[in-house]
Amino acid sequence: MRTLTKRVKPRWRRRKNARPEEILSAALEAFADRGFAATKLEDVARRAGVTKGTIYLYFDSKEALFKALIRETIVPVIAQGEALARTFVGSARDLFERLVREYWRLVGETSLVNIPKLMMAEARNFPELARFYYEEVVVRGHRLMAGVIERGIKAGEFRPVNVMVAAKLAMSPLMHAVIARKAFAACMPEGFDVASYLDTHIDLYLHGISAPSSTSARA
Amino acid sequence: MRTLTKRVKPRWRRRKNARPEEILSAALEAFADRGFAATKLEDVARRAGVTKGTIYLYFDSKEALFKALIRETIVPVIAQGEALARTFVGSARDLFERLVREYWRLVGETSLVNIPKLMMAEARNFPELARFYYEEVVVRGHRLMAGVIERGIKAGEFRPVNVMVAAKLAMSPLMHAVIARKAFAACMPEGFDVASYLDTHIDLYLHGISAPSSTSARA
Amino acid sequence: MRTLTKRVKPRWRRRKNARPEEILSAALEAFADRGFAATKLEDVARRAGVTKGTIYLYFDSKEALFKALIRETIVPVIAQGEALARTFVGSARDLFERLVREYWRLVGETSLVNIPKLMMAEARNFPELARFYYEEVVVRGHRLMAGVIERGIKAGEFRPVNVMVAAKLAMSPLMHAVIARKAFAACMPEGFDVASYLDTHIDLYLHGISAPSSTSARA
Amino acid sequence: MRTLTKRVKPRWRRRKNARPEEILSAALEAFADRGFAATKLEDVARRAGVTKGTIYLYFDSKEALFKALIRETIVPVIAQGEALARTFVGSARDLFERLVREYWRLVGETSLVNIPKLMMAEARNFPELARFYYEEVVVRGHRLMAGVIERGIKAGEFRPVNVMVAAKLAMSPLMHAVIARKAFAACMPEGFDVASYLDTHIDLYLHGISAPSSTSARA
DNA sequence: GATGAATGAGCCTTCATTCAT
DNA sequence: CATGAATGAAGGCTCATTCAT
Repeated sequence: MRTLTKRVKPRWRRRKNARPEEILSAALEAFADRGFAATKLEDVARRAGVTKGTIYLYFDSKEALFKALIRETIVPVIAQGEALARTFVGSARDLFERLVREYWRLVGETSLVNIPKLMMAEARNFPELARFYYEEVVVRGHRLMAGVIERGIKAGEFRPVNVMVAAKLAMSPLMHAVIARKAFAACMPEGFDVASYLDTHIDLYLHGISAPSSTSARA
Repeated sequence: MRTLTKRVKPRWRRRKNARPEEILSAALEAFADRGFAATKLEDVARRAGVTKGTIYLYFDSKEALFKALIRETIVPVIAQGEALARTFVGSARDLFERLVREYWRLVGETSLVNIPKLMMAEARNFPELARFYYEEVVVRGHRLMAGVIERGIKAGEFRPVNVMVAAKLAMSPLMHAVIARKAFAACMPEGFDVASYLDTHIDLYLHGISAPSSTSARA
Repeated sequence: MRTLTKRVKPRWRRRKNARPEEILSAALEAFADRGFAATKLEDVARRAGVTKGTIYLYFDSKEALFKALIRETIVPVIAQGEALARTFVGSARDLFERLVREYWRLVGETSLVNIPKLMMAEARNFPELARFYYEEVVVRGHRLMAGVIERGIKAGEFRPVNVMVAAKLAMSPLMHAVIARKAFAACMPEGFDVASYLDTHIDLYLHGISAPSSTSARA
Repeated sequence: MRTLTKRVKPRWRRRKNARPEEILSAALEAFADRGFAATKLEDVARRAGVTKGTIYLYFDSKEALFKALIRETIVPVIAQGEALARTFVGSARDLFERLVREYWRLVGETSLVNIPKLMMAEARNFPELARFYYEEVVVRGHRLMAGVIERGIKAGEFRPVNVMVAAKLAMSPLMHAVIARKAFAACMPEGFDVASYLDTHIDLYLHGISAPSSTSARA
């Protein structure tokens, strides 16, 4: 193949518009694998198919790259969840299930899965970024879930509980699974049975929060 | 020499005084704050009140220090939990509550709290250590909790559920709280309301898993 | 093509437009400000209103640009001084004054003022260039001034002195003023009183070199 | 020699007290040779007989090293000149000659000779340092010389002149010689005839400034 | 001819590790 | 035992240079 052209492997191809995304994506993988400090920009560059210098055309520093990564990749997911809750028609219990599964679909099964782990690990090294993430992701996520629970309580579906705490408890198994599954992937040859995990969480949680009179969760 | 003891090659050379423990303790703080790669041995040394060189009298390398830290500090906690479960007399529900609260007391409120976070963050960089931790801490912890749940099911207290998954779900809110609380401490001026969190988890979880006929959890 | 001209390999490729001159001019400013090594071609390009790549259309390298700069810009000044001396009619004393003032007008008050400073600073890094500059500028300049002094001695205007040394001493206050004024411009809010400096130099020097019988310099 | 010891070339020798001076001295040579930006710390280190890392035990950065170099090495010379002038007994003319020769002995013939050249070249890159140097070296130097001239005028030895300007003119041939001699050393196989240069400067200058009635300078 | 995205060698700087004291 | 001066490999970042457009 390529018999008519002598030229092979041009040193580079002009990709100005696509570059930042490619680099961010590579950075996400690399940082998630090794953490911020242990990641070499050389690694990021290689994964992105460019050289070290190119990264500096788009980001001021390793730190700036990290910050851009967090800021630009995760917020949209929250917004999507909020939109879903706003437009959802149905019981709180169904919305709860929907949100849980959606979170897994959008975060747990995409490369975004790495962001929470990364943020937890590096929060102390990037205080302002941690604050941003906490406000724009964590708190918004909890508020979103709290809204659902409140809806359920008002509708008589759910028992009265401390809604913010209950919201955290609804999310924390997801968060933790996301993190642990990545961290210990190599230690679980059997894999992580996501389906059972989600099903059981939804089942136990809805059973736990349902008002006594309410029909049993998951018919 | 050393004719009477079978122990050879201790993980670190013991001295009469407490140096190694002081260093491990300092290392735990430092690593937890910044992560493994971003922590300077100088920091560890300063926190321990010694100089960099001294660390090398007791540990072969930064990596060895990290490994010793994980290995030496966390396993005893699991053993303690196992002992508690073995000797506990009472309902599965009470044992569940007891274990949850004990975990928080022994891990969540001591400096051990940092180990899980640290291990999650560094698992990919220390595969053998991750395997050790996963087997000796994670799996044992899950098995411990699974035993409790099985006990409850057998006793008719709990609904029949996938016990290993249910065990993970019992622990994950604790794990996540431990990690997130540390990571975002600076972002939560109001603090983290541990009491509500634990109470609500226990309440929801026991409600969720209790067999229909069983009396409601927490009178 | 090019059959009628013997010249091959011009120092830089000429175009109809003024690009090369603009670049040289920008380079002079930039190099003078920060020195050769500390100057970025990006700076030169910006000052010249082009992009980095364009510079390479006219100059082979940063070094070639620097060399062209020195070679192209300073030699003409010397030639002008030599011409002046050749055609001057009048006393050696008047010619001396004329040359001093002319040097200041042509070098001290134009952007050429930067060349000597630059050359001094970079001589060790560009030995061949230094040799060229030394021969074509320094030595020629000294010879020019030495001729004037010799003329004065022969005419009985000046005392017999070591003419080459005296020539250096005639120039050195000018050279030094040119360099120091640039370097410490920001430190002299009062400015540098050129008029007094030149007047006093001429006065002292002519007083110093005049033959005893000669009428006092500067009536 | 050294037949009884197997050990050769210890990796290093503890020199804490001597190190900073050794490094400064090496830095002076290196910077003087190539300028600040073109000098590699590796060079400085090699000249000082240490490795790159060692420099950072004593200086925060390349820039800090440069600043320390200027600040710590040149000021004492000025102070020495001032002391000389204060205690000198004799004519202004003799003091002038003494100061000129002393300057050459202390600066022109030691490694300090490089400082003025270096400072001129880098002044624009280190504005605060340039200010410091200008105030503490240049201005103080001029004031010192101005005092001598004033003394001569008051004593009737010298003609009335603008003393500050005359002071600059007294120094500038020295400054320039110091700089040019270094820069063009390789271009002057014949060398630079310091003796003639100084003698002639003193002769011309004193002739130039002497009051008419005063006996001719340099019998 | 001009552009500017991309390259990659090179340098400053850091820090785990060593070892003379 | 403990120290801390010194090391040197490694990595972030810069910038002269190239070349597809």
